[in-house]
Amino acid sequence: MVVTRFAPSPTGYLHIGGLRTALFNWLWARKNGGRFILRIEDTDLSRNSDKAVRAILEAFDWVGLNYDGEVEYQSKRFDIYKEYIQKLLKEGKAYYCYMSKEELDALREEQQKRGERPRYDRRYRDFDGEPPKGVQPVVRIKAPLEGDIVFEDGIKGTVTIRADELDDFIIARSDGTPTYNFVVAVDDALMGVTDVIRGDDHLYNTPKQILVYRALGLNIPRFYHVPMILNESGKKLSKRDGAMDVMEYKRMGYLPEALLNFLVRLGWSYKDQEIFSLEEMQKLFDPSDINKSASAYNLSKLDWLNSHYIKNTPNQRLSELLEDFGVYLQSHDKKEILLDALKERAKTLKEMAEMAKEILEAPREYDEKGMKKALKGEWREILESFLKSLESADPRLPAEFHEIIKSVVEQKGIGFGKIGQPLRLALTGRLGGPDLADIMAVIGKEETIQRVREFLQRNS
RNA sequence: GGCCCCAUCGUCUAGCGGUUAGGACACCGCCCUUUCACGGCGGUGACGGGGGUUCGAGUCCCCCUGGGGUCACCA
Repeated sequence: MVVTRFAPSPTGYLHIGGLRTALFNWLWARKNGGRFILRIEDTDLSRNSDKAVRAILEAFDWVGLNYDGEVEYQSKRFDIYKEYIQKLLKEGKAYYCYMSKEELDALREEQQKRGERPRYDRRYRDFDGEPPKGVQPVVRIKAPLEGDIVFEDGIKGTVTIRADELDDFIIARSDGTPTYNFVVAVDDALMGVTDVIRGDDHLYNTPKQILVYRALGLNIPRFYHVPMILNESGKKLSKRDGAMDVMEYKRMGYLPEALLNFLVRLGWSYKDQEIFSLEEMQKLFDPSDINKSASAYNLSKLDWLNSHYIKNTPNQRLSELLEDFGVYLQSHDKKEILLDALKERAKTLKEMAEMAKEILEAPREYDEKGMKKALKGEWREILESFLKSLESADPRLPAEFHEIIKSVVEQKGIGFGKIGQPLRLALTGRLGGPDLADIMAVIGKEETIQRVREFLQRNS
């Protein structure tokens, strides 16, 4: 049984790096028919926020990642941690340290001045005298004094850390609350986690956690340390890069399947394949195929994926999604024509909504450059004769509107562009956009006539 | 700074001693077309540098350079 977990600390929104890590864990668990646990790492009571937890859950919900069982909160498990800390204390594998924060800071400063690596000097490791009065001690674990900590990382390979790089790190603060490296190991073991896939900024926590596993006699999971995601200029991702919040992608009009597809290909690949459904990802993903080097994201690839998924999304779902962007098509009788025309050329839902509005709403102004380009020669006569033909017919379908344009073209002996360009300006105010016949079918005969008349009037 | 990790087109990547170094995004050109897109075809473009090992290195080793991570009573 494979058990994975995603264990964010609730200090802000879920960002795309976190989402990718979650996705990797989720895929691996699902692929193996295992369990995927969501655990909130909130042992530092002063930094938690419910809002952050809700933001994470909201993002999970949006992209469709589900987790097994209830969300685990470490803040609710302090009794368990306390028990294990007592156990280590009793067995002499951990000890109370009465050094105050101030003393520690002073020591560190001194060490740094001497050009040494700042570290705790283990002064209370074998202390058996009278503890100083009025000091609430922390609990430190006894790290080995010599030798190496070695573990096999599924991505990085064999990782060796010399014991003298490790401190007797703190496992319980002076207020009694346990610290990260301790609770992570305890929880991963107690929850039966078999595979830990996480950012490689945790690589150095791993030997510390291994010390905890060993001291407690718990099973050590397999580790996969995933390289970071860099911003578009190859630098570390920071809040300044914008669009860090996963939900921001929803607001920008990206489909969750596009985002997931984009993220899964950051650091992982399968042959030359670019498009992966969730099912394909599950079938093909293996964390040991993840790259060793960091990868920078580029939005244009996301755009491409998004437009691909938009093209392949049923119109019903598109029209539902478009409502978030202020376009309501559910009861529009020509919505199929409109959606079919738009989904071919939109990169995002937001863009699609804007294009829809351009068609659905009469233009308030006409593109100047377009006017210069298109309003040449006989354009007025052409539009007038188009109006005449249109008024005497009763077109409903795009093909029928097309016939009318065609009749004018033939009657006048002109090219399609001679009528198409001015007509475009009259209908939508600009030169780009879907097929004219589609546009006219969507807005209907009367609205078409009205817009052309308005156009002629305003440009007389 | 100490310790550690990483290094193929601008970007994401394939490559696991012998390849004209492949694909994708982006970019450019052509075709399609009433326009803008889509689509099709084609093109520009990479093994960071230096030493080895080998008959033969993008692939293995070392050094340099560059990037990153980490050194908390944060997670």
